[in-house]
Amino acid sequence: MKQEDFFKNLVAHCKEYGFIFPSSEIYDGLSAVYDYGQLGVELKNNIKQYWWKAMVQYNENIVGIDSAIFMHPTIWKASGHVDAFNDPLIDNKDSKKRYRADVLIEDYMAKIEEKIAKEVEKAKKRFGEAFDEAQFTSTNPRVLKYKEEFAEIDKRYVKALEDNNLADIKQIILDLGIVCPISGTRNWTDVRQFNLMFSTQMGSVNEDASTIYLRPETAQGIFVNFLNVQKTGRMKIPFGIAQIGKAFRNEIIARQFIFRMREFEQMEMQFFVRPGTELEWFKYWKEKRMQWHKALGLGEENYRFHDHEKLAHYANAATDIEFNFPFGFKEIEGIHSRTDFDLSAHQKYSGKKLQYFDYELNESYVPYVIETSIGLDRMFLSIISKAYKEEVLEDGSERVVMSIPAFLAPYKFAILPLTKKDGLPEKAREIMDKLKMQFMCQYDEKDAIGKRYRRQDAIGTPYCITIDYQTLEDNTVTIRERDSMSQKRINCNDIAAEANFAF
RNA sequence: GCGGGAGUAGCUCAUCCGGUAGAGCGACAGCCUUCCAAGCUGUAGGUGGCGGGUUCGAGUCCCGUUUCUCGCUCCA
Repeated sequence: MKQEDFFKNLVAHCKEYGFIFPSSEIYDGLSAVYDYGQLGVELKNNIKQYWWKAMVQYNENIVGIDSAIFMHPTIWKASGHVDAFNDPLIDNKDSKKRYRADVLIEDYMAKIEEKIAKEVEKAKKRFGEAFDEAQFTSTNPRVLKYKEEFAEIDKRYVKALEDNNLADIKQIILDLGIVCPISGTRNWTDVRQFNLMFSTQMGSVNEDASTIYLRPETAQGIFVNFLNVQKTGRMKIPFGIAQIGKAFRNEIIARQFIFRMREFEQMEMQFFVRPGTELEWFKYWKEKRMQWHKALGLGEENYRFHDHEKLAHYANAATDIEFNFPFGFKEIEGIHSRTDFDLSAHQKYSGKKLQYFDYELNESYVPYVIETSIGLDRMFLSIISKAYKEEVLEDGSERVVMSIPAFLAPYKFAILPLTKKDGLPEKAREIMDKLKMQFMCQYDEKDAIGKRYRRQDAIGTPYCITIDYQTLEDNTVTIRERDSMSQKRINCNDIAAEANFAF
């Protein structure tokens, strides 16, 4: 099957069986937003729990928090999100190419500077030893003209940026006669603003309301609580703070199902270390996180590292763990050495000291940070895309099976009375009532037994428990395993032990 | 944002040159059935994405709009 068809089938399957629905579907949908259905939410919760246990429960020096999505607006100034991600964009209608309007203007200004430099170069040759650059650039009429032009553009451009005057930015491009390098035309669209962050109002009275942002990453909620957690939890460096939560980004193009959504969920851990040791810890977490992924059993060949050449404004080392999605290897988790960028920035903007007193060194410092940040939705997608299989069985019949790792599966057991009479349903209910206190179970008595097995295969239930007439006599049931379809007879009381989920 | 494709039942899709919309699967109720789908009976479910135009008559032709999707641009 072609990858494209496979992916299409997977998406259709997710909708049909209640894993993922397009948002607001009865109103024609909402671009790049999805809802998790009754099965999706179970799988998602199980993934969260799996991660939380690996990070928080199994590491004595890591604790978790749940910070609010709303935060003080200055936080996003400090983090660099306000300034770094609001680019004015413009399209050339002929070449269909998109540019950053500010870059176009800055390139043009750079050209003027080049011209000045060339004049100086020429003059240098002409005057030789006697050349006085300062005098030349302040008197030569051609240079003066360039300088004047430069200053004029600069003044107007800076003002336009400050006022966020998109119309004037376009006008500058038109006035300067800037052409598209590809088409060579001046056929430009209006300048539009790209904003990474969603903004909203806080304050019920309009006039008093102030703009606040929906967080574009959960990390900042950890950083601003660094001291709270450190002091109240008596945490000693190195230690980590973990968090699972929603984040929001206004993607220019959001696509590929739940891979890139405008509203998504992150599982992040910020690990605070002594300055100078950050690259050791970076290496530690890089390996540790990769092991975690590989332990899931989706196939080790489906993971690889992708080290960053170009680093973000806050990092001094960064790598991605990439997963082999149906549309190729893409980032599923990022591990970043964020230096002391965030804590220092918050220290500066808040005026509060965000430092740690290290008794071993007998000194205070701003800790360095290693971040592990995994996309929960991407994790979800990686699991279902490897779990989804369309199989042809030996007898030529077909089945769709979701080989979700048993401990993550939405339902652990399906309870199936072989027929729905002669007391079998009653016995089945009895077993169901016991198991459901501990496991998510589904009861089904409709249709032939084979059909019910297939239904459970399609939603990834690892074990089917079938109650027959023998059950009434000796309290044994048939347990049927999803992937192998093998069956065996066991005592009712051994069901949980037999399934033996690798939690 | 630009360009291509598409929106008909819960799902997958038909409906030929314009004549009051159909199948398979699925769902539900019942029958039959002692362990791997497609046995029988019945039922529910559609203002054909939305708006307008042409026509005696539009799911079908035309225009607009919206949503999805693929490619390009962008991606901390």
